This record gives sequence, C-alpha cells and structure tokens, in this order.
Amino acid sequence: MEMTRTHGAPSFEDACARRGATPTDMSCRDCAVHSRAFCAVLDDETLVRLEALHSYCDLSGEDSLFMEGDDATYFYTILSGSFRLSKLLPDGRRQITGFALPGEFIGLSLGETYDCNAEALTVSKLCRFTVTDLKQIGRENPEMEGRLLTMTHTTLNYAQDHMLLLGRMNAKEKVASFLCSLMKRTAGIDQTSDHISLPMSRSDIADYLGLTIETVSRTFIRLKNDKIISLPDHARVKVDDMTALVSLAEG
Amino acid sequence: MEMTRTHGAPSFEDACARRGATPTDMSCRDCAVHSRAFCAVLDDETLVRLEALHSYCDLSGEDSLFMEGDDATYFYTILSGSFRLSKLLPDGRRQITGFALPGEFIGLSLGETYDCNAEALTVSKLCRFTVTDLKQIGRENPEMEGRLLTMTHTTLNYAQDHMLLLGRMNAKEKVASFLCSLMKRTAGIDQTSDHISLPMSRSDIADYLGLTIETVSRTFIRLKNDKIISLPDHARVKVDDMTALVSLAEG
DNA sequence: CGGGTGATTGACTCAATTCAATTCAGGTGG
DNA sequence: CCACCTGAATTGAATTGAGTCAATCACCCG
Repeated sequence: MEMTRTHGAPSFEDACARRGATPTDMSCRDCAVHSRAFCAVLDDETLVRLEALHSYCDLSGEDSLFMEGDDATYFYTILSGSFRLSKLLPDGRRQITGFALPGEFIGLSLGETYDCNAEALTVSKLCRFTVTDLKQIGRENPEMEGRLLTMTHTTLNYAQDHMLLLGRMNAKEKVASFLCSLMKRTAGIDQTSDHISLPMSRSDIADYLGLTIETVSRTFIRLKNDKIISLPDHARVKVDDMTALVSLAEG
Repeated sequence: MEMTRTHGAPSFEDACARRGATPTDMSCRDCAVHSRAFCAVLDDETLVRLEALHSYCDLSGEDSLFMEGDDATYFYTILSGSFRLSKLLPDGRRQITGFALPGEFIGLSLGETYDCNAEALTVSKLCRFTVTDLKQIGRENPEMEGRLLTMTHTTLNYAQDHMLLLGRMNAKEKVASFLCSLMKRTAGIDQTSDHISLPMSRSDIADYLGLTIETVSRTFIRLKNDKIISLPDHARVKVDDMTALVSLAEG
C-alpha cells in the first residue's frame, strides 16, 4: 500500500499509541464537543462510566489515523482539528469522501475493518473507545443508537449532495459549492471573520472535487477574475460577492 | 418543478392513494423480504402490531413515489420491484444517488421533508408506515434503531464507493463497475443465469454514472468490441470475460 | 403499417487533463 | 540577515476523453 505515500500519510494507526494516550481529569459533561458528539444523549451515570473507558489520542497534520482494511479497533470522536476521509483505487487515484470536524465521529464500520482512510489535516485531538466498549454501551443505552443513526444519516445526506456535485457539476460550480459548504460547516466552530480558511492542500481539494490541482488552481483564479472572491494567500479565501458564489454553487 | 418531466416522473406521491392501499391478510413474519427488511429484528409481538399499522402501495414503472421537499409522511419498505433515488440541480441536471431493491427502505429523512426523489423503475409493491408510527415503534423497540443504523451505514458505504467512481474513474471503468455491482446486488434476489438484466434506461445509467447516454452507449459497444460482454438486447448484458470486467471495475 | 420513443452512430467541440516550466513561500543553515 | 533548498502552487501549451448536436436506426404498440 505504498501508493498512499504519494498523498503524504507518513505514519500509522498507532501514531496515537506512540504519542501516548493522555487522559485528563476533565469530565465528559464538560467536554467542548459534548453537545455535538454521539455522547450528547447519554445520561450522567453513563457519562461517568465513559470517563473510565475512553482515552485520548493526539495527531499532527498528515498523520494517518487508520487505513482502509485495518482492523477496526477504535471508534473516535474529534475533539479538535479536522480529518480527511478517503478511498483509493489500486493505482493510487484517490477520492476524498469527506472532511470530518470536531464533534463528529470517525471509525464506525460495518465489518471487522475500517472502510476508508482517515488522516489528520491539522494538529488534532481525539477521544476514543474500543469498538467492543462502544457496542456494550450501545446495548445498555438504546438512545445512543438513535443518535448514531441521526449522525450517520447526516453524513449520508452530505454524501448524496456530493455525488450530485461529482457527477453533474463543472469545475467552477464545484469550487463555488465547496467554498459555500466550508463556510456553512465551519460557521459554528471557528468563526474567522469573512475569510474562509482552507486547512487542506490544493491536492486535497482536487481529490475531494474530482478535479486536478491545476484545474482547482485555475478555477480559483477564474473566480477571482470574476470578482467573486479574493485570495489573500494560499490558505485563505475572501468572499466578495456572496450572491454570485451561492448562485454558482446551486448549479 | 416541471423539469422533472424531462426525466419521466408523471405522477405524484399519492400514486399510492390513487391506486389504493391493498392490505392483504399475509402476516409480517411470512413476508418475502422480512429477513432483509428493517423489521427483521422485531419480536413477534411487535410484528403483530405492525400488521395493524402498515398499508401497501403499488406503483408501475416511472411512477414517482415522492419528490425532494415533499412532506415526509411515509416510510417505505420495498416488497418487489426497484426504485431510483435522485437529486436534481435547479436547471434539471440529475444525479441518481442509488437504486433501491426489495427489502431496502426508502423515505427515512432527518427533517420534515424527503431529501431526494424516489421513482419506480418497474412495477413495484411497497409496505409503508407513517413516520409517526415508525418513530413510536422505534421508541418501544430500541433494537430497531440499531437495525436502521446498520442499513443506513450500508447505504453510506455504497455512497462512498460511488463517490470514488464518480470522481476518479473513466467511462469504461464506470460502466464495468456498474455491471459488477448490479450482478452482486441482484445475485441474492433474482438469479437470472449469466445474463445481467438492466431494469433501467440508458438515461438512468448515464445519470447514475455521471455520463451522457451517448457515452454509455459507446462504452457498452467498446466493451463488446473488447470481447468482455455481449449485448443480446437493450435490456440485457452477458458477461463473456468476467476477469477482465472485474479488473476494469477495480480501476 | 405508420408513429413515437429510446438507443445508437457520426462529426465536431470543448472543458478539463496532462506535461512541462516557473513562481512562491516557508524553513534551514552559514 | 540572506542565500539556498524544497515542496506546493501557479501558469502555459498541447492533448484528449467525454460532451454536444444532429441524424439514423430499432423496436414496440396501436
């Protein structure tokens, strides 16, 4: 599986272990992402139990959390940072199926193994449970499955919208749509004025939108020439004409 | 919303009502799709209750079951036939996000309204519950949410594989991949020898694969010229070189 | 046997890719 | 502090795979 190297995933599943799980004495109820996370529906008593079962895990940018086919040992909740989830073809072509943000979970899978690759985009902190523990908690707390269902369904909705983008939009619409969704999704988490910050590389954007890096680059320039956005630097975008951007994004 | 006409969805949500719900006296336990459906995990007592709550609904090919934005009144399980699920851009461009087969459910949504269009491909029979009743059953039967979670997760997995196809495969790989998945999915339901039957039109295949009908047509011919498939008629495909087809499909 | 729809085929176009420089930005060490 | 290095991003030129447009064909169905 060395073709993943070409996408810069230097380390493995146990980046966590290497860095050491760093339990803190903060309670689950006070966790910054509690209200957004799967555990939001659990009662206080269960939360206390969770505190005994969880461990933490820190990654820096480009670290791989797990790869498709690895044994699905842990279930993770993102505390801070962001992740890219991807699938690969045998020859290395990559499709990023989504970006995961704080509060969201990663690593839930149907079988024994993970079904996608997960890599940190930035310095990130995760809270993890073993899949075994998670299943046990689920059995004892039926409301949790409902919560996981809702969250999985939200992801499915994103996936379906993204299929429409991949299959039926042109480059300009794809980029506009990407910028709009990035704005919407990060709105609640880190409001950075009117600038959209891009935590991912051009290559990530390309593999998310089904384009090449060259086309992504050219499309940003075209949107700039159309006076719809400005590009203060590589990692930031300022929206100058929101109406035009949204109307492009809608198709 | 008249652009949907161009995709041949002549009727509305209440095709059901028009045709009349046709309750039979068959019990849920004896239902042909019971073991595959969401209700497989419910106990006998609950199944008896379901029998009082459900109604049936018949559609013929091209009938629309519901459209994106319609009030999500019913939750449906497919008893026979097949459906296409799609999303539209305002100008009518369409992406088919998936095909639904007997045993699978359609119509589960996060909000008050359906989030995609659902149309019958063939004569079809559905079993339906009101969303209100379904929620009630869910509250009383926690194992049902787990079942819905698994089924939704399966759909999400298909969606992620399909994103890889849409974003990163060429026409030949897309068509090969489509034929392989059709073979795999229908294997358990209606085994029709070594012929794959295509219940959907070229236009449906095109909108599923993110291609045009012309390209789909040309690609079938190219696969035929490569001696990988034969085309006895428009609605059927015979696989002559499975190895080559699979290796194309993998990318 | 005509009419109509869906599928195929052909000729041409073009949006996006490919390949090849070039520029830019951030980090390092003298 | 600046020259150098490296990987990422941009830019340019040439290519091409899939799309568009326009017939034509094949098959139902009345």
